[in-house]
Amino acid sequence: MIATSASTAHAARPAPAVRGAPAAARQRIDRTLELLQRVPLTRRLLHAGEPVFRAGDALACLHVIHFGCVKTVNMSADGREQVAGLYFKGDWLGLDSIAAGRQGCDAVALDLTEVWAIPYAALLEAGAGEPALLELLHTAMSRELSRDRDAMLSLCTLPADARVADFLRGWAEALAERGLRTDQITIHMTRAEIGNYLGMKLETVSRALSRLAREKVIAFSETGRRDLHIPDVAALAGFVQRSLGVEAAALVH
Amino acid sequence: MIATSASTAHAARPAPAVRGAPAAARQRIDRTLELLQRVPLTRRLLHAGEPVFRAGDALACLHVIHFGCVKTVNMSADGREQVAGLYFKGDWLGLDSIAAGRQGCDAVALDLTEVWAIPYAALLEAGAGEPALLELLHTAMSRELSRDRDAMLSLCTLPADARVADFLRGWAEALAERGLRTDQITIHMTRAEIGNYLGMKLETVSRALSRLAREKVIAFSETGRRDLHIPDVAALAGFVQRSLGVEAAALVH
DNA sequence: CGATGTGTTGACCGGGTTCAAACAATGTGG
DNA sequence: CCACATTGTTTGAACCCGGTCAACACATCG
Repeated sequence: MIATSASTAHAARPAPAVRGAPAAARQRIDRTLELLQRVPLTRRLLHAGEPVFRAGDALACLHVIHFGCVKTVNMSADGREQVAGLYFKGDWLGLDSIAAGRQGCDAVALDLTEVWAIPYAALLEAGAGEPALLELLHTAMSRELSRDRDAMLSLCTLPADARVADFLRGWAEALAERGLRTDQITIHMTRAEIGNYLGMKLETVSRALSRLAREKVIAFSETGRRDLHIPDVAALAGFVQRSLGVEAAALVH
Repeated sequence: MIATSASTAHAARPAPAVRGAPAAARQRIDRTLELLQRVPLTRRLLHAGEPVFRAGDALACLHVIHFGCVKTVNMSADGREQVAGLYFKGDWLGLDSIAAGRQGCDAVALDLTEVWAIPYAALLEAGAGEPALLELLHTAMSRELSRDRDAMLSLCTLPADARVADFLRGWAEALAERGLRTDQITIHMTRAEIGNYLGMKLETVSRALSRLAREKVIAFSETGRRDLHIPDVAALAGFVQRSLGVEAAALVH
């Protein structure tokens, strides 16, 4: 099965208007991929469902996504597991495994994806002569820490519906930063996976999406329940605000 | 107010028996503080409640804790806020701000704390000549990514009681890694702060602690409700397992 | 001493889970 | 090409964990 959707593959047309923060992000991503050309790397093409690496693998290479999208799955010793992160073009995979020297998560392609495998040792070596490479690595790790933090904030402070809306907003934002269209997106995940990622059950995700559609914040595509139409990304943020607006209003004694 | 408890301050006596993973962690922490002596750093002594830095501050220095303990507080644009992380001796603060160049969180001392302020530029410079220093930084960032991931897993997969138990286990583990006693610990946080960190309300934290005490997994000190007696850290992990054991048992049709 | 902040506990309520049924999409083999 | 199995999605109804509201205990402090 080759699922090359317009939303995440390399062939997508650029978004009509790119400006401000998304443009800066786009530059950063392009610069990342450009700088990495100087490092010996191996390109790997993965189809949806294929693993980039598995938890426990020795850390030989870090991976940077050239195109496509990848999820990481974290698992505890007692068998609880969770989708821990989603990654797109320009994102690094395996940064959390540098300390332990072994991968802590499974990484699985969600779509047709090309990753660049970069030997960690070679990267450090090249980084000694080219500080910009190291800065790249530090920035990537730092950004992921910020991202994780914001994810935790959403988990802890938003009700289920708003969490789903915020998830879609984040996905659309990631696409916008990469110059892809955000009005028609494909979530390459089942309801169960989304729910697992957001800390809720699949039925709750389904109901939340239905509610968002009922309120015209999103619309289901005629082609299937996986393809979503997002007329206005800002409206998703607005929905989140309204969700806690009613709570905030209740707090104003 | 000077709250120098035996649990987190530098004067605490070493734990009776240190072996295995905790010992390795202890070496890593000692080595961190030792290597950093070669970098120009400024020592700052902070009392409980005083900020190490605030969100929005320009990133000039990274901070490493020499003794004491610190919380970071993340805040969204719309005012939702959350305790994002807890840090002890040897931990780095501000790693998430390297990308943006500004602090993304408030960092506040929870106890009498000494931090070493290390100019980021100087660290990179020193790192060029001493790769071990860079490795130190990478390891610190990588470990924090892993830690955040595990925190998210707990948030998403554990019921409230188990989350509190796991929180205490994690705190005790952090102390054990630093050679401090874990049988008598002081949580320098209110129930509200703990709840905020764990994604639940203060009443739920209070009830969870009461239940843990009722089941003899912990005991309240006679000196106050902030000081806890943990007879057996493994029993906390056991409680977590039992919490989802009943669920797991229900799943075995 | 009252005042304020913190912790505990009870009673009630509601958002999200659980259980269940039906439907849609996709694939498989005859 | 269709019968059939499999997997994913939607929706309803009942239940329950954790939130909300409230009362009280207990510190510390001016």
